[in-house]
Amino acid sequence: MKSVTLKDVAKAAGVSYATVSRALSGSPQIGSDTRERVIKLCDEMGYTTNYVARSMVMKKTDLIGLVVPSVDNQFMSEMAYHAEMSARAHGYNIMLCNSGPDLKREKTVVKLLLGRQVDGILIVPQGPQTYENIRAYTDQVPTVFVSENLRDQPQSYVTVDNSRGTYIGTKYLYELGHRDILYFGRRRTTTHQLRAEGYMRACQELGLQQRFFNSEYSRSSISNGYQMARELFSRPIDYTAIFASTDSHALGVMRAADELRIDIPGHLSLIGFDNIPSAELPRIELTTIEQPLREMAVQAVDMLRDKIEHGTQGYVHQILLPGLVKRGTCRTLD
Amino acid sequence: MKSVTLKDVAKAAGVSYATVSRALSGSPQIGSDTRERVIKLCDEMGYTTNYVARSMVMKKTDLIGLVVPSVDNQFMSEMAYHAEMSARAHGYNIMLCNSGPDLKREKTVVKLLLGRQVDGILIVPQGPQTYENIRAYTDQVPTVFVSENLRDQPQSYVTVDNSRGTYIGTKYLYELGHRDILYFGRRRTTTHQLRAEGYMRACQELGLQQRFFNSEYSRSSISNGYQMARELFSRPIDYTAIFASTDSHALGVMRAADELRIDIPGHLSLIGFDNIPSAELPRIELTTIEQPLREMAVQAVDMLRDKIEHGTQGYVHQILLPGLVKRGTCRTLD
DNA sequence: TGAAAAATCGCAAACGTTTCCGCTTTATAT
DNA sequence: ATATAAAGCGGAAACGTTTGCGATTTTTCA
Repeated sequence: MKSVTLKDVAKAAGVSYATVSRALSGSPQIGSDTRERVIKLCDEMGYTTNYVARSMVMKKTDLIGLVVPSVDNQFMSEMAYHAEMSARAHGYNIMLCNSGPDLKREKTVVKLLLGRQVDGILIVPQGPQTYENIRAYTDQVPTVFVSENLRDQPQSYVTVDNSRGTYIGTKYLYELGHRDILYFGRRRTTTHQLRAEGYMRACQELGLQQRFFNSEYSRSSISNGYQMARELFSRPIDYTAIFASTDSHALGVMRAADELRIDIPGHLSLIGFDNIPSAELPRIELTTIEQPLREMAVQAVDMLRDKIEHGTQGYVHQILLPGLVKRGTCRTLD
Repeated sequence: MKSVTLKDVAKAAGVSYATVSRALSGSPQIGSDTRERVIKLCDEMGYTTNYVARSMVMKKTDLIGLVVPSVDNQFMSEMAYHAEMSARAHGYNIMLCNSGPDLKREKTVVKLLLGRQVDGILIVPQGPQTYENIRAYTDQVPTVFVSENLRDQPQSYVTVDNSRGTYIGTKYLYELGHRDILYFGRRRTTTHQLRAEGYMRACQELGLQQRFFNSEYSRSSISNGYQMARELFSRPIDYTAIFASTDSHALGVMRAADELRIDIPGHLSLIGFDNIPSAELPRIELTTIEQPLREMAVQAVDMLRDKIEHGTQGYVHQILLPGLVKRGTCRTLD
């Protein structure tokens, strides 16, 4: 288990260990013949540089902390995937932390990451409170928020234009002939306020009546969407389409509708938001609004790298455009 | 960005920094009054111990490397979730690496983790070649393999009894009245050899004819399953049930069947393997064999911790039991 | 050929901790 | 009261690396 160090290689090569270090790091102040010899020896002896010792003196760990509410969630696991790939391509490694379920844990996790001396933090907030929750730490280490819109807070974040997403979604339903569209789901977090706003704006422009349905303590899960939908369907259905604030909620609606033999899209059209992988499954074929997840992740690590490597001081709000993914849960009305 | 160190606190408290260290670490050789005073001061000054410096001297990073082919995969993201939770509960943090798509990258990633001085490695292999691929490193750091059955290789791993899974699955189909069961999918990796074996064993016991369908270069994805299924369905269907080697494959079969108006479960029963989250979605309701994912992850980190903390030298093969999850894609035949 | 310039390399400090060892002070027992 | 033990604390080494600086050697150019 004992690993070979610089000193070992130095002794074997008959040079000082400073020389070995320089040989590996590509320093110009070293002879090309000794460099070759040393590098060959490093190979033979199986030397690998000890990153923790190196971080010690370099004051840089090449580590990025990634904190997400929970990776077992298609949205965040895709996020994590692209973030890790992009980070590693630039020489960084990812330290993964689940911050769920409460704010206390989120704070703990961020503090922990600080102790680990990460060069930067990429965080998918639990909600709008996250900003305040970890504010004490965001000036100690470069941080960028992902997915949640922080409005005009002085912090870098990358998100999608949620408002525009619901806007184009309801416009699409309108073009299909729908005039009674129900907005279903969460409205409390900033993200969901914006989504609701997009719906409202479209309704105003198109002269549609705004109709909402949600419960106070809604979480974005299938089972929660299902429960809400059961309640919704216990009343008369005087609308032709549902705009679910989330794909998970949409799937919950679908389950409830199937149970009650409400035909989707026959009797009721359904559109979601997020385009999680489940949305394109056979039999599901959920029409939805897509978040450019990969691009969000890549942009986020780029922004973070910029802060880390160039010490960029300001903040930037990057808002990407959502897209409409037409599948099978919306039908034309005539 | 300058953080406060032990030395800073020591100066403020008027003690040596050894004393501060002892106060924090709960060493007995320190007065309780000074301890209190120092701890209070640490709080006020916002001191957090620098883990990289600490790892330096402790020769222990409290870091576990988690390498998976790709986290954006429901199986592995769930794995990652439980592993991270369990690890953190015991004071470890997770360094996440995607090893896909090829073996070279897998090797690179493991080497990188070694340089990071992780205390142990948790690896979901890309396939049976992984063992050989990283063998040079597995004796340098405690390692446990997850999910892949390494047969009698001298390495610790935790997996599920794949053979038993398909065994109980085909028996279940038999009890439902099925006599012509087609085994669909991969057979090349160890895991899938075992799954095929379980099917074969059940067929022998029950006096059923063994029937296989697979293509040489099959990957476990929905689209791949779909392509294979299209080919399969271009020939006469002289079986009443399909046992798909993977839920993803099963979903591909489902897509193809839906397109060709082959009713599942009306005309054809379908059972999968893995119980990925998508399997329980509305309209999908896939009957399948469940891998106890959470338990696998927890057991894996427990095994790893044992190796790390007690220097356990041997290896253990932990094989967990799969379960049958009855849902809607299998019907009784009469 | 000789002096200055350039190239090559070693020494040692530094990064922030933990812990062994020894010194001083206080408590305990005779 | 004295000797002994125990407790509390500081000094310093160690972990493995990078890098500034000085020392030595080689090259360059007049």
